Amino acid sequence: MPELPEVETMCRGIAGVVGHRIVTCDLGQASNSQQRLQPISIRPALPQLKRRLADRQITAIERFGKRVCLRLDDHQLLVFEPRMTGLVLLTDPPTTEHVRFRLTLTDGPLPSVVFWDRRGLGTVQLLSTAEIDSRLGLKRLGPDALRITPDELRDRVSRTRRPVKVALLDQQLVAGIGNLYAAEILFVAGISPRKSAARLTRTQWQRLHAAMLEVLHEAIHYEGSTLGDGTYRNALNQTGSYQNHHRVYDRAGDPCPRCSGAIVRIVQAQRSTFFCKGCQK
DNA sequence: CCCCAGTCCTGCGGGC
DNA sequence: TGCCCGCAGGACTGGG
Repeated sequence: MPELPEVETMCRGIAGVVGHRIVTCDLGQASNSQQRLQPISIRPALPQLKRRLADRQITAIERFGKRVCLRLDDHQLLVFEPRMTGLVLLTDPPTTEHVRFRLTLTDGPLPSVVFWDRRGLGTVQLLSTAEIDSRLGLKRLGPDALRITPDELRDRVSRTRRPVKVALLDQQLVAGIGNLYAAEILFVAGISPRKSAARLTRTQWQRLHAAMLEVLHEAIHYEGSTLGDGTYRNALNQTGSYQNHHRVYDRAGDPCPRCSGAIVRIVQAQRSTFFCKGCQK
């Protein structure tokens, strides 16, 4: 499930498309054929999308939380939101039937950008400058987890009395953290995922901020986590390797790397949480 | 305002 | 061997 480190890796992987011009775009085979796969959410509809993308030049790649964004020369923003199983690729996708959207570029070494999504929960959106603020502005999406200051993190996340692990998943408070990295960050910070976000001490906020940067940068270094289902890949369809460095995520029953006690799994807000009762208070 | 439960979707694995 | 069901969870919606 692409979170900040995986999406950052995708963005870096497609940096080479900057300067290229868009020729056209198309839906994947599955979306317009007799296959049983449901089409994913793409806005606006294809005819308008083609008109607004034709001949536009890509000027930058930007990441907004867990979204991969292509900035265009007229300041529109093409937004890929991978959600659970989406990938942004410059190469042949894992399977042809799950290609959802293809952006054809001017000729060169990188002829197209492919959005592939097995489960189809992902979205593709072209936003006008007016829409960018309402869809990706601070009311929708909090400060990025790599840019937020320690004070900002405390001010925003301590607003809620929900468990701190659940609060870290709220993209309006801080953007980019998902279920996997919330668990890893709280383990490194030594904070129980069940503790109310409103009840963390000043020292704990400092540890949480430091752990957040440490874990996210470390995961970016290893190009993200490719879990057991093997779905996540970078722009060249290569796996990440941070899963080999996970301390608690999906390790229920394994010994804690710090105290050797058993890692436990609980459910919070209908999602799995993994932690060490001995090391996280 | 705050928070929870339900919804979307496909592929996989457990149980029988 | 095959079928059914539950589960995975990011973002959003509806309602208490």
